[in-house]
Amino acid sequence: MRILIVEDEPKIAQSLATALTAASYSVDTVSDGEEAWFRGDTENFDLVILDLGLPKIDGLSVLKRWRAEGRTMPVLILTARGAWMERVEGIDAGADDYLVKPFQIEELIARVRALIRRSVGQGSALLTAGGLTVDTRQMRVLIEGSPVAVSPLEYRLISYLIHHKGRVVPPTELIEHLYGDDDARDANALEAVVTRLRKKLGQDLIETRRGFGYIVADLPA
Amino acid sequence: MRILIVEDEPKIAQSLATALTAASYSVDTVSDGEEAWFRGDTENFDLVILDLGLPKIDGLSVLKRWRAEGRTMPVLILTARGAWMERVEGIDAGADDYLVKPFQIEELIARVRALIRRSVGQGSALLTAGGLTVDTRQMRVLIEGSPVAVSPLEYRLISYLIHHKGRVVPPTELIEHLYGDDDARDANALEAVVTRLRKKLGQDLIETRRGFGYIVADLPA
DNA sequence: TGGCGTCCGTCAGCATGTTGTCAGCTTTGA
DNA sequence: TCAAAGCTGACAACATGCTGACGGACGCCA
Repeated sequence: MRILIVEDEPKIAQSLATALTAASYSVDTVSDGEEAWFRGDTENFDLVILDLGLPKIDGLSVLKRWRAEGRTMPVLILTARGAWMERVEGIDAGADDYLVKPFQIEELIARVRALIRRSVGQGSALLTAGGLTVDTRQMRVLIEGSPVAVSPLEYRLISYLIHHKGRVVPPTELIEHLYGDDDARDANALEAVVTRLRKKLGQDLIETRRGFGYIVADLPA
Repeated sequence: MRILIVEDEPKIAQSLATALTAASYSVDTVSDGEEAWFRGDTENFDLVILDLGLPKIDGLSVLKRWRAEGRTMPVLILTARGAWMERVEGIDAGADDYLVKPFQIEELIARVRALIRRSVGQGSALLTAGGLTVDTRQMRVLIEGSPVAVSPLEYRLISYLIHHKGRVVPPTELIEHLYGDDDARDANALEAVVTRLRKKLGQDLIETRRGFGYIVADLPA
């Protein structure tokens, strides 16, 4: 799960990043609104933590723009002090939750977990393509209705692909999703995972488009 | 990828053109709003870089007219100083991104890359001309509805041509698009690719305009 | 603490696909 | 008719992706 932290105060950003990384999220950090808008627009994050007081463009405007453009990832707003108006505006602008500074890190992690759980659960819990089913609630993979044991990494890979079924997903994007771009892995690591997955799921579910990436066909169940 | 630069300050226009050419885009430059409007209306650009302060017609008006006429190419606005109002108006008028002068060339290139990536991703997934269809989501080529296996380079070639259907594309532009001018290739390399493609797609889809380039006719499907 | 199993990145080797080059050919237009 | 432009089949070098083997890291349990 990738999280974007938008926070101009380096100390706060740093401590958030540390805590979330420890909670095994993959974290990117930006410090101004313009950059935030840009990154949120061009990359796929599973959650954004958004401070409102930012250089260049303020947080609320960034959020409004994302929503106007149809970006739907959950956004958790950080408001300074208990400024009630800000909270209301934030919710109006499309925020999913907010947290008042100063806050306990544990509290933040809990909210993050809840938001991600909610957004994952929001889409139907069952993703299917052909004979393959991914149950996102139980984190299980089924072939023709019977469960197949897959490792965590394998699960994240197949669930990402099936989430984007019918579209060729470039290896760079997969690597980014699986590992985050901090500790980049060799393309071969990905290939190895694909091989192991195919062995468990059947050869033809994940197709290779040589030179472009992988795709799970958008077949009716 | 073709980029139109609209900038009345020759020095800036020049340095943009140089940098973008180096980044292997094919660049056209105009210096007033009237000319910009005309070119953007009659030719296919993959991106427009638009300065707001222009002779004859100002940038915002040009942009609004394009949008009113249904032109959808991404537009990156250059605003002088951090004039907030200009930014807001620009976004309202249909700009996709903006950059405040003075800026780093690297920053600009990054934005350009992201905008083009985004627009390729969202543009309608199916490009058609006659019996030919290019599915940009699945990265597949179909003839009369049935898939044809093409190599990555072949795919990029036909998808570029069909993207610019109805227009003669000079070989230099194709070579630039396929290879970037870092490692330039012989014109013959391109001819070889065209030959292989024609063998797979049918002889008459890609027409040669001797002395000028290649064209895919703009036929109804 | 030590033994065991799982997970997963790395490596090397392999198969196959891809593509530039070359040489000779055909077409075109003046 | 001639030269330039473009086409094409063959080929070899290269790139891409797949896979089995290996071993380090980690968690689990006694």
